[in-house]
Amino acid sequence: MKIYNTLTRTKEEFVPIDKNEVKMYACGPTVYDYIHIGNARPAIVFDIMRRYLEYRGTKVKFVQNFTDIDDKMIKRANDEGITVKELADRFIGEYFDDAEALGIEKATIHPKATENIDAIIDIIKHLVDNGYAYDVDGDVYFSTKRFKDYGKLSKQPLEELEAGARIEVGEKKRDPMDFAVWKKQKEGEPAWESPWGMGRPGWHIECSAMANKYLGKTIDLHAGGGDLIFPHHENEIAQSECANGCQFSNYWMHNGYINLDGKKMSKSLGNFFTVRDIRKSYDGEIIRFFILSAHYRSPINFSDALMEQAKSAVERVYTCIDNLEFLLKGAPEREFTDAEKSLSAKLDSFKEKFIEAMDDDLNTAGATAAIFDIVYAANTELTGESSKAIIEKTLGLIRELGGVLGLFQKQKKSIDAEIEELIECRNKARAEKNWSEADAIRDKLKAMNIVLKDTPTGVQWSYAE
RNA sequence: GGCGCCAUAGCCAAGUGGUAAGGCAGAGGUCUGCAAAACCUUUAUUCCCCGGUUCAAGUCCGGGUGGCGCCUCCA
Repeated sequence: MKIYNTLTRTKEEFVPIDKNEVKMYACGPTVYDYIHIGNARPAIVFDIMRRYLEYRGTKVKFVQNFTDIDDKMIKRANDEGITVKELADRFIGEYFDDAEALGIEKATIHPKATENIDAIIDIIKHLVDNGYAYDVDGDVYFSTKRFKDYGKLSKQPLEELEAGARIEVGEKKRDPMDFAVWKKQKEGEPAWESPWGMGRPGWHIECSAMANKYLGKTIDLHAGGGDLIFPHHENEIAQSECANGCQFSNYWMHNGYINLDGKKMSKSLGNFFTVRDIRKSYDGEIIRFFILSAHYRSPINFSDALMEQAKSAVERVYTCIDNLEFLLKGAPEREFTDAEKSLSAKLDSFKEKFIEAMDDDLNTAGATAAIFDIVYAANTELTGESSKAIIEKTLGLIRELGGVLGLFQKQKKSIDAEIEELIECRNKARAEKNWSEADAIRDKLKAMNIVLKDTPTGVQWSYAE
């Protein structure tokens, strides 16, 4: 499989260090609030990367952290009158609630910064001891000038970066480009003991520490949103490579932004929608499909109209699944006919198309097109006469490929006896051409959220929404 | 100023130099007691503009135009 590596700015064949287990790390959310749809994109995209690698037969050790201590956490906790830990616990819970709705599987490990203070202190100590970081009165800064490759990810020469660098009031760094790895405790802030006194970790250092602790010195893949390239990922590289003396991550993947009216959605601009809010109108699966409808590196615009499009598209697939499950009940068990053999071959080619698309830098839009090809083939070629085996193969493939994308896995709930009886009554009424009675029953079922379809092979039902 | 991305139908979107996937919406039709779903046909002689390379360019090169992003916390 090929992926676009931000480090080299080219599409490269993805070759993990250990063929049997890919080690990947993705930067997770700072848990001070609900996530917005823009935060959901990397979560979904890299969940698919992980699923796809697993689908192709590689184990994946996937680490995604929670940043549960930083300025925003402290401020928010103070505003709410609760502890930072209480705030973190709450929004980690809310994160998993949203993630589950979006079909995001849990990572192998979800470490928290506050539970890895020892590892963080270890790496800082190492950096200080080797002259890469320095202590100024309880604050510890990383010295960017000591790392000659600084800027290799963002492709920015240090001088250029320096020109735009800012120093916050109260910072004691020696150079504008230096950044904090340990922050001295201020009044009322949570703090941990360290060789430099009471304090807390800077943002960038936690990822370096946890990636190293859970995955090792050199990892295969590091992923995150494009806005993390600089400074977050650049700083992670500096810290990790200075501490470990070897390459930090062989591949870097970055997703594009979600825009609102063409402008980047961001918390600071306030032009964002939370996943929780969107979920009131659209199922998580629709949100997921919407995000997968474009390539992960392209920007996508969020709008209600586009969500409606996504919704219709998802429904098309589920309708097909419904129809196939219905056909399956009466399908004859026999060998493939010639036509079915050719359909079977066509299905194989769609699967190949799917894999080719995914192999090409996770082209999910191309991959979903392959699923729609299957839907079209099923709709046009499968009938009440089709063999059980060919229907099962078609249905199985939709579920299989859908599963790789985390889509189309819903099972229809079984129908209860009362409803079944109503459908029977309506069938009888229809047989007697008692249309008013039949329509009355249909209306009654509709009120119960059951929608009927009369097909040449019998009556199908489905849930309205 | 530095670094980078994007421009394909009404909307969304894929596209390895070989003659424009897929989805949504629209129109007409088939099926149907009606409905729903599905199916069929239809909607880009052309991929922002201008040059160039080539037998062949949406795809490569150069130059425009327009939009967006990072360089400060941000996914």
